[in-house]
Amino acid sequence: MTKARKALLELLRESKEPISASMLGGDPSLPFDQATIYRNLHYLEEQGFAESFILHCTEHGTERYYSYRSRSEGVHHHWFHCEKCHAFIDLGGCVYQEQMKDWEQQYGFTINDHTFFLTGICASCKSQSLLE
Amino acid sequence: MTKARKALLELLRESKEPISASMLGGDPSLPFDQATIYRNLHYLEEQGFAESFILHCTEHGTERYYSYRSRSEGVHHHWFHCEKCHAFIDLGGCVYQEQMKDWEQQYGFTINDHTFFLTGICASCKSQSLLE
DNA sequence: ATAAATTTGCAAATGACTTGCAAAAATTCT
DNA sequence: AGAATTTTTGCAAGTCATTTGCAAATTTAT
Repeated sequence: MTKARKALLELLRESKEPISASMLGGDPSLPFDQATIYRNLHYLEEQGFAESFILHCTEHGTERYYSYRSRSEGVHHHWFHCEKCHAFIDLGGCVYQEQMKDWEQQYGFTINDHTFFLTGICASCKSQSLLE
Repeated sequence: MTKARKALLELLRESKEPISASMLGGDPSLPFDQATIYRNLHYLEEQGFAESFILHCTEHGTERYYSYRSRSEGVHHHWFHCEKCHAFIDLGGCVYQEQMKDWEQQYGFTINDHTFFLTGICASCKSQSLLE
């Protein structure tokens, strides 16, 4: 494991919410070239240490967001993303495993991955906007 | 409604699966500039005639895929995408409305949109690869 | 430690999508 | 219908996240 990878993994593990490459690149504890960041995010995901999804929001544009994933307990989480304050709210571990199995049976395909997330306005931004 | 919009809407309505801007732009029945295609896809989605999601696949890269949506019956569909042959398989209308309501109650946020899709290898590509 | 393999930084390249602007088409007004 | 006004289009250049070639630097294997 190289310095860059350790540092990246550490940041992902600490983070309470998914982070994009640009946010990671801006972090002082990651003084690496963007190419290195991107390459290592791929590496970590490939190795099962991280997972990601692409999200578009009006303000931040389209970016891939990464989060830490323990290689042993492999339950990934789903998220709500607030378009106003950009916070992510953890909706808990994925509960669609059963449904996936059913679909695989029904259609005969093999699912490699699935993407699920919500976007909208979070509770605190809603109350905030009432005060304006 | 301009020619471009009518033609676009027609193609979307005919299509059995979500289509990307580049695929639409390549269609002979849409002899319009790519800027026009993009602008009108935005327009149609804004008006509720279309809906979209961003999907990344190894071979085709990251693109937004659009599909027709009737403005009256507003139930959108979810899809499985085959990474091998690029076909989309319709999983039927969204059945998560209840779950969404629950989450809105539980977390206090307002959901504007949600994204859900599966990726993997379809049945026919699986059997195909057995013959190689 | 020394050689072999992998990773990094830099800079340029990609590719999807966007934008400014003047001409062309659609809509509104009379 | 015909002129005036608004909207849309094509073209070309621009963005922006992400990728890639290559030589130097760091790891890993021996």
